[in-house]
Amino acid sequence: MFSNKFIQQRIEKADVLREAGINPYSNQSKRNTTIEKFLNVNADIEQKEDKRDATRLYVVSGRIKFLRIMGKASFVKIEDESGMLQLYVARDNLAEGFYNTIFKKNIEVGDIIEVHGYPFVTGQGELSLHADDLKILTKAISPLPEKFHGITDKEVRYRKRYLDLIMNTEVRKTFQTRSRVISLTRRFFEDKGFLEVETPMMHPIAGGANAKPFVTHHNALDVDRYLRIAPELYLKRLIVGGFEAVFEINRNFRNEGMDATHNPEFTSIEFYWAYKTYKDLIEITKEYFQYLFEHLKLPTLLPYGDLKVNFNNFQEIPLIESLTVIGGVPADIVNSKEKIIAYLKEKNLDVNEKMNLGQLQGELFDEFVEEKLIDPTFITEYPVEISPLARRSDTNPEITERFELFIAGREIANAFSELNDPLDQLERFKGQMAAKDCGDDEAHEMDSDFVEALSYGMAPTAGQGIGIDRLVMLLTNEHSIRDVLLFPAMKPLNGDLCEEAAQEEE
RNA sequence: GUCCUGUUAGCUCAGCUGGUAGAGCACGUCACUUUUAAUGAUGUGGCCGAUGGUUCGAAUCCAUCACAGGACACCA
Repeated sequence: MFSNKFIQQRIEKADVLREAGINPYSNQSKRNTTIEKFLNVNADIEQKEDKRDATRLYVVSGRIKFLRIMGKASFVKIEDESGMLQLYVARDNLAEGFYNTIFKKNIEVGDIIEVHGYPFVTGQGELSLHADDLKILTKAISPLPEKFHGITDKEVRYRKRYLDLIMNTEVRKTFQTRSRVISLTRRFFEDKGFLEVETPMMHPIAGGANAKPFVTHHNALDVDRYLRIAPELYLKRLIVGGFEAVFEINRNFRNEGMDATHNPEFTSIEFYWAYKTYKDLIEITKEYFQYLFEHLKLPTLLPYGDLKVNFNNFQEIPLIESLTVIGGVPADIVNSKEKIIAYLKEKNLDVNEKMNLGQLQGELFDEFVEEKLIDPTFITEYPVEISPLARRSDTNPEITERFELFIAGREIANAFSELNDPLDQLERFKGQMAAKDCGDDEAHEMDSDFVEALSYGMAPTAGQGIGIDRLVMLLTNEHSIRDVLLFPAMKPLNGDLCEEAAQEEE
């Protein structure tokens, strides 16, 4: 495993350290400040100081990122989580022989060290630490990638994320932002009185969305379980139970394709709010974004790739209206199945002629409108045919009380007033079962336990899901979901393993 | 699932219409006590993603496979 000659060299250096009585994996860390604090506290030191200030003595630690050995003195840059610090390491300030036999020969870039010393400013004006004692905490036996270009190969960055994090500080920032987004989201809903809950990740029936699930087996009960594709049906059971505002931030799993916006496991927040409608959700969503932008200190004119997204410009438009106003679809065709099919064919697009009107309207939307929705836009009044879990409008039974929020041409949230009529829900499940019998392997399973729950009465409720990964992509100006997931799904590297697995399946 | 592109030293990359492999950084040795991708000298370093084929000869051409990136399809 460690046959590489650079690694062998470094292993030998670790052995030399051991022979000199130095533990290359010591845990005797005496660090008493972080680099960020060190730099802040000592920012008042302006001129070059040669004299040691007995009141300012620090112990800092970090990984060596740069090493410039210049004869009897060296400059070392070490990095901890908070920042980068330059050390000045001179032979005559260290114990006899240490500089030449230990430091110069056996400590190198990548190693984690601890340094004792005092602050001073170099001739070039950089606040640094003048070292009077130095020891190795952890020997790195694998060399780091090249210091200037770092590591750019995306495959290596994803497979060895730790290397990516060591080499690319902006990647660390992305994941710090992700953590902040999740933390702020939690706080926002808690402050509104929502209760955070945890519902099962292993479901007897994969429900709450139409997607292919991952299957596993529970030995003790000898039953198959499905990794959840959505928490929806469990959260609604909690509303039936009397909780009036609940949310869950957690992973969903879908056994489908992967691309720049899809990973087999992804994070969403779903929240359900009794005695509210989708209109209330529009308002809380605007408030939520305002809250995020304030606390993340983001500009409301947010750059995203070549785009500028104006978060002061929330729009709201019914789906049918968006087709003509934004999509440029002729107004006289949007309510006719035949005319839509003809229109799509005219545009050289594949058309499934078995689709119903609502599905075709959805097609028109996907084709001509979605990518044009740059500023945040609530698309409302979805056709009932493509909204099986949403409550019908009281004034127009063809449409539902639903919206999806689009930003930068991408769906960010999906929300609706919930269907709470148990008989209607039972009929819709039956319809899904029929579709399944006809070969639709993504049709919803019958969940009679859920229908029974509804039969006890679920208060009028509005619910919403927000894709956290896509939201973080937007806020961090990243364009692949893999860049906002610490460990994105990857195929195994070892080809032999794949073949063996494939043979076992046959 | 389809198409396109890529895979060469630890890292970042060259390598022309086929003639048995190059640079920078890193690493080794030497010099250097205020550098900023330090500098100067010198040296080591490769199953050219894998397997077949064409050829006197393949990193280079062809086929298949693996992995990745991108686009499309799928995912209401």
